[in-house]
Amino acid sequence: MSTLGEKIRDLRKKKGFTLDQLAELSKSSKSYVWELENKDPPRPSGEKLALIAAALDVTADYLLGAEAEPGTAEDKAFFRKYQKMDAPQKQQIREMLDIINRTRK
Amino acid sequence: MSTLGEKIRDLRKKKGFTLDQLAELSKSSKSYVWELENKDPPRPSGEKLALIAAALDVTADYLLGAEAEPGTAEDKAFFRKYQKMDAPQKQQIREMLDIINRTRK
DNA sequence: TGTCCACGTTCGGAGTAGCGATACAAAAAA
DNA sequence: TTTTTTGTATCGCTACTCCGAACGTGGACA
Repeated sequence: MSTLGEKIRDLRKKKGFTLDQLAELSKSSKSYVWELENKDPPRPSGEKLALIAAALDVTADYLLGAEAEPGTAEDKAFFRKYQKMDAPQKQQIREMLDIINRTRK
Repeated sequence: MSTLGEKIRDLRKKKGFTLDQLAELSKSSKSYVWELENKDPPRPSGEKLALIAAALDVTADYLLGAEAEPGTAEDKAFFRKYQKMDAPQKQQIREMLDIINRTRK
């Protein structure tokens, strides 16, 4: 079980973000993002946590350790993004999924 | 779209908790729980948020407004289909969604 | 070798999260 | 009625969030 700081760093590296980039995406300062990754224990506000989770495409619940698998968090984050799309784009995605399933079947 | 305070109060009432009870369940003080429900705007830490979400049987993401209310049947059906796919196909779909969002932006 | 420079690290400080104490009004229970 | 439980509201305090602005440091070019 990894800490919040480790989760943030791992996800940031995986996405190839620098501290500055993640700071900008999450409307934080570079120094603060660094503190979250390195200081013990990091205790960000719910707001910051939500922004960082969104920037890293995971749920706040995953960062908080309230969620089991990274795969599950990834799926939920995907679904969240999907839900925010407009209806026509949603349908596009749905059709693409059907196509993939058809060729795979 | 309701505020964090309204969500907490509604969920608390629905479960029949008093302020003191929710405070105890979420390891907070009664005065602070009241502030979360009534002060504008409440800015709880991620920790507190997770504890309160757990006490109220919801996700922190829901309280943060990052998780939508029970969506349409169409969306849920789509998500169920998606979850049944294998990892590589899931990633394909995720990448396609990113592409659509990127070109729309 | 040198000097950029992108990136990570560190620090001081303003503002605030969160608590315990306290007080009082409504409501409910007795 | 009186008593007890809930909700509302404020105060002072400590510890921490979060920022800006420095400072260090390795690597990429000549």
